[in-house]
Amino acid sequence: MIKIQNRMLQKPLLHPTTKDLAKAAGVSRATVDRVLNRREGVRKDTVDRVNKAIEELGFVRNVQAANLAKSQSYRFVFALPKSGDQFLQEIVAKIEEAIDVFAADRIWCDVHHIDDNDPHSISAYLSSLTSEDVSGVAIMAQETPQVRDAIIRLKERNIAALPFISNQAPLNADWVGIDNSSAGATAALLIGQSLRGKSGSVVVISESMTSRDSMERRLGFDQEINTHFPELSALPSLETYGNEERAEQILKATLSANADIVGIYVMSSEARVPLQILDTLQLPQDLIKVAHERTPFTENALRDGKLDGLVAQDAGHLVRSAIRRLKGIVDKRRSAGPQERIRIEILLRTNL
Amino acid sequence: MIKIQNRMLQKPLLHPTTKDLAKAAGVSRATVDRVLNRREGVRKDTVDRVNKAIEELGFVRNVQAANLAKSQSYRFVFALPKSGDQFLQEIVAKIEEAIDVFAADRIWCDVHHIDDNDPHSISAYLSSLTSEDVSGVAIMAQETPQVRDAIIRLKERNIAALPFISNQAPLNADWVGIDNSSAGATAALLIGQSLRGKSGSVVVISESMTSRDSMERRLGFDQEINTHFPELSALPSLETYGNEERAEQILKATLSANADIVGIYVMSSEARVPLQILDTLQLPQDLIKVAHERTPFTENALRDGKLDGLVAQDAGHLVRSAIRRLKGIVDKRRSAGPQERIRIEILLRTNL
DNA sequence: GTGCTAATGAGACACGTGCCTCAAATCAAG
DNA sequence: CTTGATTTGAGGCACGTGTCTCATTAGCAC
Repeated sequence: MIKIQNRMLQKPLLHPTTKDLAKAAGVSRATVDRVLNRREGVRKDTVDRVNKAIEELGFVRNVQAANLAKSQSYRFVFALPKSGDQFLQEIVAKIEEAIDVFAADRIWCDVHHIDDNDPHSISAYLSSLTSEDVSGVAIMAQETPQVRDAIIRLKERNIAALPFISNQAPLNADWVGIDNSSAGATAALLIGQSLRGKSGSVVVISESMTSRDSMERRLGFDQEINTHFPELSALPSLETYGNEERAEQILKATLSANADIVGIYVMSSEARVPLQILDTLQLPQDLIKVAHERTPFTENALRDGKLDGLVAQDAGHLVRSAIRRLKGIVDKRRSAGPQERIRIEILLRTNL
Repeated sequence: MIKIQNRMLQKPLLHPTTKDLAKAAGVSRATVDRVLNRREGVRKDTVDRVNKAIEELGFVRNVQAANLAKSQSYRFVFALPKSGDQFLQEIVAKIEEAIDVFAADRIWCDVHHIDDNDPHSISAYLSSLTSEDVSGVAIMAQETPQVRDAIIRLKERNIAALPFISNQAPLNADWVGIDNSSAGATAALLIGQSLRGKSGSVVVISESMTSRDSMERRLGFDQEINTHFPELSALPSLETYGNEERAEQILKATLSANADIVGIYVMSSEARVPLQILDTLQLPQDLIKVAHERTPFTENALRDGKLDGLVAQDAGHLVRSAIRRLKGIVDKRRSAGPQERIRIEILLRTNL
């Protein structure tokens, strides 16, 4: 912590510069620069002397001046799927908001939509990027070998790559998104807690179970149900494949086949279609319904009591966090403070 | 949104400078400077010409260079209460984390503890600040006339002032913290939902009901209970005055006087003492307990099942948001994008 | 000592903006 | 037209750092 009292000391030097550093270490500014920017050809004890001076003076490099000198600026791209509904729209909207806010920091963002049905198209796009054009990419895409390779190659070309919302798990701890297993568990807890001992079965609706995100959510959901709510049983996942008719069909079938349904978990990020279908069906009033992500639709559903809880990740925070993280990677900040973890939000009627 | 295609246009000028602006507007750099910094003595049509050029070129002032030129740096103080328990400690810890992170942006933070029992001491402290020493203050203090006046005087002296966590309500819409009425309502909803129709009364424990924050929480809590959970009745607030013995006394008395207690709401930000006392008493197992704020203690209580839910505001976000907001005020950014609203977090066992 | 290499110093220029001074141009009123 | 005020231009210096070049020094082996 910087104390105001420091000003009273002998050599206060509120903001020491490289010049002060040079004087204190008894070297020239050129050498200070060599140490600061880890250039070759400096004897170890000289390096130590400079580092000691840095410590003692509490020198902090003026990044603004440094960026100015390097005329550094950042150009980031969000690579997002082409298809998608309201959640994706929220993300895009937040990116556009962020563009204005971050412009002051010389950060420029762009959105690029990739055909998520074609694994080749994304890797082709990523391969086309030059470090001249782009300093970093936030990638929202399902985990495939192609994408993994493309990400590795991006890094080789000195372009920051950051899995975004959709995790590329074992590849990198560095990503922005929530822990989907906990998210699933949270949905389960919400349902279980609201049912308070009532027994029955719970419907789980998903778009597809092939993605890592879906599997993790399902895993977390089941584990929580099995461990803490033995009176509930989770039915096999219904996969809609993004097809509205199919969704209606399988939902109707499941509901009529199971008379003891007490809860519904809409697991996919895009909840509008399943919820709209559910709305047309005749369901018991006290059914507990939980979905993911805050969108205009789910928000209204929550307000109207058509939904009991939402497990969400804040779109604005996701976007801003991704941008800051990308900047951190480019700046090679090691100790950029705590990783700004994206929290799993629980949204009820009262805390919208 | 900035499109990459712009590069292909006639005059791409990725990052136009004031020089480019001058050329485009057909004026000198001096005039551009006069317009940008709203100095006197420029004819209106000249101003318009420059502004038009700004629009057309998409000029964004390089704040880094500007700050460098002004050798601008920011010195913020967090004025926090002296007394306090784990929540306050969390805040202080997050401030210390933030100090490292924001140092790169020439932002220096300090913590100053004020005697919260003496309304004069805080106003005395605030009055002692000079715009030389300090560019902004985040103030966590109960709303009193003295504090209100001190804040107004701070602004007159060109020091940014920002109510922090504790709101100074009608004075200023600009503050950092949660909507306490919604926070209270959320606690009520959590309790009500988990009780699912069970009837009985709910104990409300507070440190003191004199602060605006407490009153708002209580109001929100009651409203939610009355509107949506008529089977529950909220008992009058128990005020501990931060006194452990008194707390134990009144808690025991209330618990023995009311046999139908089904829930407990610890309303104060510091939940440790009340919860520890509750732990020593013999309470029914299925009592629902909800408290505020995430601290090491409440976190463990949640994990151990000694607590069913937490209504919290993220300490790290509070701090970072306050710093960014203060910077925004100093920079006189009007359109700093959306106000980064502090969300009311619901924490359950699964989303810690 | 000589010669060679590695290490260091001295200095200059650039980055984009703020802020200053002084001169020149423009304008309005008489 | 002149006069005086208002508006604009030209230019320079500063901010702190990065990145060159070239000269100088220190250290080492022989």
